[in-house]
Amino acid sequence: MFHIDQRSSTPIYQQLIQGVKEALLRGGLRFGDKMPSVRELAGQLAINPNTIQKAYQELERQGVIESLRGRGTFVCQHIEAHADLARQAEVNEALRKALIEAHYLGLGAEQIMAMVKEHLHDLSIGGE
Amino acid sequence: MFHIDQRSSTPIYQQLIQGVKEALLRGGLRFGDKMPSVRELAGQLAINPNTIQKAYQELERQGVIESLRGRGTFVCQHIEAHADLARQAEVNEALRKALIEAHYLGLGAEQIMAMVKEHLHDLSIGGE
DNA sequence: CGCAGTGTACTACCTGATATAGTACATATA
DNA sequence: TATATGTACTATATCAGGTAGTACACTGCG
Repeated sequence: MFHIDQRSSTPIYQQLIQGVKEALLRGGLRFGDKMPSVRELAGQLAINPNTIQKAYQELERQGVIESLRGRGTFVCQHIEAHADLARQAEVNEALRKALIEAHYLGLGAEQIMAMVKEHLHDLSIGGE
Repeated sequence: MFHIDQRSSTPIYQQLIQGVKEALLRGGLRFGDKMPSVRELAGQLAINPNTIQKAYQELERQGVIESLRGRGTFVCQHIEAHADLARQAEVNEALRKALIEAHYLGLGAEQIMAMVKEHLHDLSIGGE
């Protein structure tokens, strides 16, 4: 269901978080869908259940999914944008860093804007 | 000279790399400038010299600065864009992640584009 | 030449995050 | 009750980041 690179330096639980978010944007997951259980996904991906749980907990903290003991884990019906100031600053900083790196790769403003547009389209991110 | 947050989870040497690149874009550092010596900067920032050296080595690997044994470390005269494919992929992925996070903060495409433009202007990144 | 300042290299060690392993408990559903 | 689920907890191993200390090589200058 998700692609995990064991050799990657980025933690598995973060790869999983990223994968869920991308799947949601791309349509592979829809609002209300039931997620695989912690143990099931752990079996599929050959990963320790604790690692799955960690990813699920973080996704729940961010309001993307919802866990119900005894029932399962589900994608939230309405993903509300929670205006977390600290998180906003983080994202802003990450964006800034990416743009600086893009510049040091020799890309100009126009090329960078084109890349951004392409990503937004690819992720089906439209107007508000 | 640079602002380091000891409590940040991002490694000190990466903060330093980021700081040098930003200083260069903003004009705080100019091509040919002499960087503080490893020991001097370590003293100023109350950081181990090895950490400074690690940052300098990475900056040299990226072609931003140049170290001359016995003389010092200098900002390169001409920062050449080296088309490192692996690095390109990294930057592309970092940009993608940042955009996904921005979307989950509730930002629409227009707002994101506005943020990008603001950053590019703030960093004086123009056309090629 | 001798000396100070510089970059560089290396080993050893500590800490925290990551991931795994195992166990146990709570709750919902059939 | 039985099963599947989420949840919690301890213990362990590994690795990256950072620190500490030492040593060596080179440059520039008196």
